[in-house]
Amino acid sequence: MSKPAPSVRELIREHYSALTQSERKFANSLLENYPAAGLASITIVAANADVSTPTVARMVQKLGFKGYPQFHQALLKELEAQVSGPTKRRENWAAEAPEGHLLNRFAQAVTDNLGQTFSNLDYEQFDLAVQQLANTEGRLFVVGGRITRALADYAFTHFQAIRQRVTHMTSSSATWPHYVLDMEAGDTLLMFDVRRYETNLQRLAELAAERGVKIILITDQWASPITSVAQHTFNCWVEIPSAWDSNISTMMLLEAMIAATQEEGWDETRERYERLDELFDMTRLFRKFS
Amino acid sequence: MSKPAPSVRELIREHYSALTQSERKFANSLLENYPAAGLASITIVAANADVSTPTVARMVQKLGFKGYPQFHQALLKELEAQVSGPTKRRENWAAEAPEGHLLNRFAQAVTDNLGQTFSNLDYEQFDLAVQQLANTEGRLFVVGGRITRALADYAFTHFQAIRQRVTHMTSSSATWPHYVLDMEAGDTLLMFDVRRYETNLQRLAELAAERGVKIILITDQWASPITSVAQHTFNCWVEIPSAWDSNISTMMLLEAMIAATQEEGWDETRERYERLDELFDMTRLFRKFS
DNA sequence: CACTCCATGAAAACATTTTTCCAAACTTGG
DNA sequence: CCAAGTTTGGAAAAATGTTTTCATGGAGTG
Repeated sequence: MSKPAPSVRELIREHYSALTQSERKFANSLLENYPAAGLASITIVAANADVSTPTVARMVQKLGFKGYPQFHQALLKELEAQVSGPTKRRENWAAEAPEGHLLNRFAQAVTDNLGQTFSNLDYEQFDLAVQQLANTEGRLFVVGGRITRALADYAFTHFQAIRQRVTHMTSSSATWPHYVLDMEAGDTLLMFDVRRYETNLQRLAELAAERGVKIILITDQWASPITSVAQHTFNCWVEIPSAWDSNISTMMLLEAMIAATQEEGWDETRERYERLDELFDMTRLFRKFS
Repeated sequence: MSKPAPSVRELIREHYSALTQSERKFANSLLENYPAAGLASITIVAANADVSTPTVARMVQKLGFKGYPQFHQALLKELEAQVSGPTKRRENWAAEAPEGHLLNRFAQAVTDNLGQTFSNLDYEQFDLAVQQLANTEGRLFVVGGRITRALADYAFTHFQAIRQRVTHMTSSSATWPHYVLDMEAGDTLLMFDVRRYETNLQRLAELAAERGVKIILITDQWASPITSVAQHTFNCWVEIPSAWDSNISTMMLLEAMIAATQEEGWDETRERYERLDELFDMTRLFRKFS
């Protein structure tokens, strides 16, 4: 062979945009359980993905196979090569990137960080913090530092969809005193502070704490000094082989909190989501006619 | 099941003495290339082992299967279980949270997404995209949608530290035409577009593409329509049990790109980092601490 | 040497899978 | 709101796979 014969995975990726909805349904089902989900008969495989047999048949032809048997055979060859190949049992992840490629090193570091973060997470504190975030009696303020501003922004966008009375404190610290002036006991302040810790944020935290605001702090494994005035502190592991720190575990914790908060007050939230959707649809309509 | 269902390997070992010569021939062929050599049709499998189909049929019955299809299915189940093995490593995580706690469900979904994203990543395209991002001959524009704005912001913050001539196009699409006016062939546009895909972004992409700008698109598994005009497209798996989509895998891909870009031009970057550090120290806005 | 036993595969009978065709359901653009 | 174009799955037709039957021939035995 002159060409190294692309894997079925690659073929799917390559043709994904040309696939129809049902075909993608099958493609996803296959990728989720690869390659086992493609090694049974077309009937079974189709039933597992909850699509019809013709759909699968059409799709494998789009991928360039003459028919399902050829597709089946290609998967089998891959499996064979994988098992008997020089690399005995490669990790499922990043299987295609060469050994030592940055992607592999990066993936390793990230998985470690996520694992560390999770196993150091106190789920009771998590639940308490979520209750606090879901409590709409007080207002919710969100703020981040130089790097974590983006996370604060992300948090704001989502919390705004979930609940009312959310404020994103811009990272320009000059305006913070105005916000503090508004804060009352019972309000919540969600803060992000990773190294290098910012004195501004600490001052802000102290002022807010004095006013009886409950502070939820998301920081790194070395813990920002804000810990001392925060109600709930969560540490995220952030080290990667790089000059800067990774915020993936931070992001994960944040998303988990958003998901939990949403679940906490689902009835209220659902209504907000539906209204929001309608509004977006309306703006789309405007655009259509312009 | 009360019985742990013995593997086909075990069954062969157990019944080996009862097998005839030709049957052993097939058994050995299977064990040599396990389980792939047993996952094709009985005809092919028999031909590969250089025995007749009835031999194989008789043998699988001796092993206790009703027929070849049942044998095939058993092998498939084993394969499936084997593959989902490594994912189970997550069980070490969040061991303290109760079964079914949101944290556990969330962790599962996130790990799946990261795994999917990684294994569908084309590392050659990744390397090419990184080269493009590290190329300071042209300018680098960054833009995101309603939700991904935060990611674009994060990207901007980091790329600004790494290289010169980086622009964050604010999410207010009214100002985009001004940016497009400035774009030239050789410039790079890093776009984030996850569902629901935004028509504004698509228009922007089309305009930029017309001007010869290279577009790097980070999207979800269903692929934004921008794909068609983008130089490099990367798909991130984003589904979580929730009303919204997770952007952790998106963030991971982004960070990986940042890390790789930084490595690409490290000499230049290091100097920038040092100068940046000095500047922060001078403003005393940030307290130095490791 | 003749007889029996039984492993073996060719081929027929049977079962299932795969493909093709078509009509219904859905989308999209005017 | 309609019409043209897609997408989708049901069902029949074609192809393939699986099982059974049975004839052959080799190994062991009296």
